[in-house]
Amino acid sequence: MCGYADGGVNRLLGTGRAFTPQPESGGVPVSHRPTLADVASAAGVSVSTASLAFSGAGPIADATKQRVLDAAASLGYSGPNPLGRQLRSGKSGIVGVVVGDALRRAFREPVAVQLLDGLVDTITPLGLGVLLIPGPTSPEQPAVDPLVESAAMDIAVMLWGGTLDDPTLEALARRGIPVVVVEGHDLTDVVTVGIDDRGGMADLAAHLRDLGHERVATVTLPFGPDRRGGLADTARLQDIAWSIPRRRLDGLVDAGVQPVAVYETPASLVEHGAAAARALLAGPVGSRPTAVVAQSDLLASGVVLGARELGLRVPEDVSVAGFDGLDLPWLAPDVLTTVVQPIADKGAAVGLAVGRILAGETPEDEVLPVALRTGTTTGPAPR
Amino acid sequence: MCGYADGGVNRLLGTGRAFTPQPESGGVPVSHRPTLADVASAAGVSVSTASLAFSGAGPIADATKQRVLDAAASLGYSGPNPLGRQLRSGKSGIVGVVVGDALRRAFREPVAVQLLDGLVDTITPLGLGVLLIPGPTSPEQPAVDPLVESAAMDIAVMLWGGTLDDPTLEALARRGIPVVVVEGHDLTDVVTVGIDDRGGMADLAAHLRDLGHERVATVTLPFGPDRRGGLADTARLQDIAWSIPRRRLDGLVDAGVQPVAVYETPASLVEHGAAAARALLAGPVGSRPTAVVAQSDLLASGVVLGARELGLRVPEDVSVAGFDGLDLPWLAPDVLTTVVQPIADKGAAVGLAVGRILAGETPEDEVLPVALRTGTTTGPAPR
DNA sequence: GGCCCTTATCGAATCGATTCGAGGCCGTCG
DNA sequence: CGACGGCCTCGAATCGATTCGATAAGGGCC
Repeated sequence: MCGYADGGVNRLLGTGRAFTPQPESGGVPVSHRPTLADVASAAGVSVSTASLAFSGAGPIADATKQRVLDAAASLGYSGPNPLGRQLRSGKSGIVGVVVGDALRRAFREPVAVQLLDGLVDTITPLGLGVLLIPGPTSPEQPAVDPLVESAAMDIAVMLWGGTLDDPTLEALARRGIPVVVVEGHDLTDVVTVGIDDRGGMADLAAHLRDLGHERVATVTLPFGPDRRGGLADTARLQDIAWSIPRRRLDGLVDAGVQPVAVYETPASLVEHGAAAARALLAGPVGSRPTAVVAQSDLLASGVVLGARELGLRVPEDVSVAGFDGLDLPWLAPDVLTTVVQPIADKGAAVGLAVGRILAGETPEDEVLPVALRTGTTTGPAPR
Repeated sequence: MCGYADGGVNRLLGTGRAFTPQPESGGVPVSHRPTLADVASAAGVSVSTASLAFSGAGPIADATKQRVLDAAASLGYSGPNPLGRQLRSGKSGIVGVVVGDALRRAFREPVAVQLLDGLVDTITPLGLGVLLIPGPTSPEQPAVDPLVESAAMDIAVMLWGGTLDDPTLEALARRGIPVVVVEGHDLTDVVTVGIDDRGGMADLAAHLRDLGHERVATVTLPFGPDRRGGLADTARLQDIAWSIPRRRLDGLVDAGVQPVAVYETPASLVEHGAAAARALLAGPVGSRPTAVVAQSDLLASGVVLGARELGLRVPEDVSVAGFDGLDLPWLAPDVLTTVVQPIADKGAAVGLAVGRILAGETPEDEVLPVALRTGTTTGPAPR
């Protein structure tokens, strides 16, 4: 209930310093790391004037400023201590970025990495830095990372959605930390940045329909934190917790494509795509799907590899399409048919929203457009 | 020279708060975010007692503690402000992790990601968090990120080496921030964690030699920040700035393998490996190398793909080996011959070193062992 | 009953910087 | 010559918590 019992944060922090302040009678350089006060007294000015020399926030004579800077140099003072500055300003300059998984998995997803890159590029000029906050490492234990409870941050960004009852989201709300959610859905008190998943997927489905495909299977992203893998029956389709697989499925249906099979994967990885291909494409030619739509490019490339393994030609025997628009060098010379999303722009949009929230504005939710890219992995339905 | 002119950090931070503190004559709940003092007065105890209720660092009666916690709950106080705590303790609980490149590139490297993951796993229980600090984005401009100059951090970790004159390393030294360098070399005042590149590569070279290979080419990681791509002549071999390509080259020679060609890549990516294969393996069978050793698995898998593109069979026509020991699902069913390094252990070792330094100890440099894994991509030299 | 020790609480100092309003000095203008 | 204004500099308050030493209350033991 309270969550205040020392959750480890104090292991290294709370022990204080064993440092004993020596009386220091003379003007001799002190033994601890110099502070602004030391610099000021060495330069023969007041602390406030010394502060001005560094911050530039106020009138100061050039000669005085130089004297302070010289004193700082001779004392080995390397600028104002960020901790003091932060307490005073009430801002830490830190953007907490919550990734939805352990890093090693979350960052195998190029989309997440590129998004993060775009975000960093945008907020660096604002003087902000990114604190990485891993999501729940084990699927069973939805505990929030201790950093969510007690790290200093001015705002948080959640990569990959999150539902309204997400414990991380709740903890952040309790702390009064504003949040930007990437690909969220139905969230209140939170700014959302996303793409037009549904429309993009509908375009892709229409493309396949126009090519004459009538038996289309689909390979989805995880439905929720339980991350199952395998064919999903009707019941399972009811409990899709995360919004991206939901919206991308809906897009298919929007274009009149009712998938003959839905294969759920535990993660967006090549190997799971290959497993899906083995499960979906093993049947005889008459009943086998003529096209497979994957909800990510990594899954799609796994499907391509799996299909080849089964001796099927792409796209002559089976068409394969993905979603994201990544570069997939190991598929060369093939080019995946996919829906290209503007990942770097999305990161920038998130960064922009972060900046505006911190500036006191309340930006609108944003939905970025996507574009169908037809490659060489889709073709007319066989016969 | 000074670097103190506001480098952007103040864009959002230094503006202070436009908040005007209302006089507040009664005991009415105040309008700003409640502080420990508010909680204390609401609970009818002193601030110090209230502090004890949260930190547990001292004797406190259960009833009192409960009263404080209740008051906190009714005021919406969600725990001590980390900024105040940090200033007092002098610790930020932040580990700055300097990646050697823009994130989107650095994190295409699975080794970096897994290492980071291992590091995070290790330091999370210590109450520490990772602040991401991108390296120089453009190769021309070796400016250090503003975060290096002025972000709060207790210690920094540099992924991927860095030389003694690295401006980032200099800036951190000036600030008095301790540093752990991954795969560094010849560095003073810094703890280094690395692997036995040279020995591992020597083992691999011996393996190829034993298979009868006499014409061995090698594909290397970037030599330095200029990141050229192409065949390296003798002159170019002199200015290898970064230590990993250097040591891995040396390892080959240690085992008596003098490479017939050295192809330098601008980054450890599949596509550069493929390009290397096209450059190295295009010649006639008599002069063509019979084996290619890449300095990373991503490069090696590019070489395999490039070789196949040229119509060469692996390993019948050409043997290919890598370094790192990654899972490469898209190479299946082939298994790359490679040198396996304990990446997660390396991350844990870095985390451990971080913890010990913060605890006041001075850990030794560490060199982790590697192991040769022979797969299906190397075989006897053709005839 | 007095003394001592333990336990609980409090007051005040401290961490390192920023910022606001006050005041000093000097030059200029009337 | 006096008043006014501009430019610098300074002192003091403040941000929000932790912690040390002092104090008081309560209980056990002789």
